Amino acid sequence: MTKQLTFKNLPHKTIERLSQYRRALLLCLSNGKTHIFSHEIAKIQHITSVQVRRDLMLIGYSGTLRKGYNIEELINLIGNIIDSEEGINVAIVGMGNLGRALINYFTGKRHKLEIVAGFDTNPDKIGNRFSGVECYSITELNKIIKQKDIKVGIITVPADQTTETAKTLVKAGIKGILNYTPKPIDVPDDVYLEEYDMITTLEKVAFYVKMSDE
Amino acid sequence: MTKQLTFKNLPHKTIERLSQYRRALLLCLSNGKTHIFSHEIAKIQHITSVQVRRDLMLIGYSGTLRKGYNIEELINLIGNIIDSEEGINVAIVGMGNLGRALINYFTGKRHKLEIVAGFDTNPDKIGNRFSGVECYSITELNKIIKQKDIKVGIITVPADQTTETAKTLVKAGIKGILNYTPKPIDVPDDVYLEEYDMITTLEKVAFYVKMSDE
DNA sequence: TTTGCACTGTTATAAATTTAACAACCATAA
DNA sequence: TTATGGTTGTTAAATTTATAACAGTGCAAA
Ligand SMILES: NC(=O)c1ccc[n+]([C@@H]2O[C@H](COP(=O)([O-])OP(=O)(O)OC[C@H]3O[C@@H](n4cnc5c(N)ncnc54)[C@H](O)[C@@H]3O)[C@@H](O)[C@H]2O)c1
Ligand SMILES: NC(=O)c1ccc[n+]([C@@H]2O[C@H](COP(=O)([O-])OP(=O)(O)OC[C@H]3O[C@@H](n4cnc5c(N)ncnc54)[C@H](O)[C@@H]3O)[C@@H](O)[C@H]2O)c1
Repeated sequence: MTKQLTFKNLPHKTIERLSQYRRALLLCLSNGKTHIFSHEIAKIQHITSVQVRRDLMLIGYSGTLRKGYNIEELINLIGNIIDSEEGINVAIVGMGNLGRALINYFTGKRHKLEIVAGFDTNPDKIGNRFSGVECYSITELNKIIKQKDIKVGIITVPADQTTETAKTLVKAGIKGILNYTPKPIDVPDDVYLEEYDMITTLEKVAFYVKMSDE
Repeated sequence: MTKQLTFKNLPHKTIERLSQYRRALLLCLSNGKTHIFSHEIAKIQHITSVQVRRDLMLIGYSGTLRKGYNIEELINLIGNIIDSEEGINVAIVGMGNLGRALINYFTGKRHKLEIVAGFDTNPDKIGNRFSGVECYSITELNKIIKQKDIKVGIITVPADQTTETAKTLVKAGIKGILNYTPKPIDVPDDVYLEEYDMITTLEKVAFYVKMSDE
């Protein structure tokens, strides 16, 4: 009897790396490569080959000795683990500079994850399409979220609109939020939240640059 | 004799949180608040109050019992630690959708960290200003980096230009890079690197949303 | 004045994550 | 045929990070 792999308790960091591995593997595949060694993946991701092998062990994937890992197989396996079979629909609230940049970047990149609606308050934006994504009025949010079975929301509204936007999304039944505004939000326990602020990252870079000077 | 605090070996995570604390504290200060408790900071950042107190202990800050921490003092102390005294100049390469969104967001937000130049290859962009930041030709990169003493570079060029852009920045003597393209780069050991891809974050959110369903 | 309460600061412990160590494997070359 | 080298898979150890436990403190209410 083989060990049951549930993937439920994969380390959070491993989940992140699986996404990164897939991104790298897709690129390799498009370059005509069919197999790859753990140390090659490691080099791309700036980590050690042990870590790569350990992650792959955790998801139960075995490579071929001396040939490495089959890129296509591995991409598919990672997909089986991190993607949702039926796909997950995403909405983005705030079709400003950042929102449009994200839509333009993301759209069409992943099969099982799709931005299917944008929302804004600005009448000039409502009714238009941006990189193929239709922009609706914020007043229709609740309706559209349910209609299109949207599970994840990305927040890119002005900072002072963040709290209200988060509330609206939660009330509409969203299950995951990615908040790009610099205003942290509160969500119920059953909503998964990630927040990102570029300033923190930039300050971190600046800190270690300063340190290396001293 | 008091313990010498060097800040050189603060945990990486603490550095990130200090930046986040400051962001939150600045907001509180602008709302007229003068003091704050560890559990209040913790709530904002979705962490525990122990962690906040531990971080502040590491930087040697003491609050007033039953009154909490003096917000202004703490902001200044965090600044003394993570900011560079003389300030650090930043350049952004690729003045497209994302690059302009980042500039517009960041400019004027921090005293000791300033985006002082943008670079692009598109003649329509070169010579213009975006949110006050002048866009130069990529051919002038080396000269301007040295002239303006730029230490950190942000990369927001198309993915297939990433490697070349990174090389150019490194050759110009940059000490830190923040790469927003989905193409990982290699840098020498003395250059500090951070990479961020929104797809990884979004896939992580989607994964945990899927998991909560099962 | 005294007691309890709500904080802080710090040390001890636990959990998460990374790295090291090494056996097993097998293609290739001697 | 036999050693060699380079790779995987896995367990063990180390490191990093977060949490728990608790003593110390001083305000406020009794
Ligand atoms: N995390 C990061 O790295 C990062 C980078 C840049 C910007 N930001 C933040 O992202 C947010 C957006 O930045 P931007 O440059 O795109 O700003 P922007 O002003 O260009 O866009 C904001 C958009 O939100 C719309 N909007 C306003 N109120 C709304 C509401 N209540 N509901 C729905 N839509 C609403 C506006 O009409 C506009 O289209 C800001 O909060 C900014 O601070 C974050
Ligand atoms: N990390 C993220 O979350 C995220 C989000 C969105 C986009 N992106 C990535 O960021 C990058 C930029 O995205 P965008 O939407 O702004 O694209 P864009 O096409 O709008 O902008 C790219 C800019 O780079 C300029 N450019 C091209 N080649 C150059 C070179 N060699 N040197 C200097 N400038 C050059 C172009 O003229 C253009 O102005 C892309 O790689 C994209 O994949 C990342």
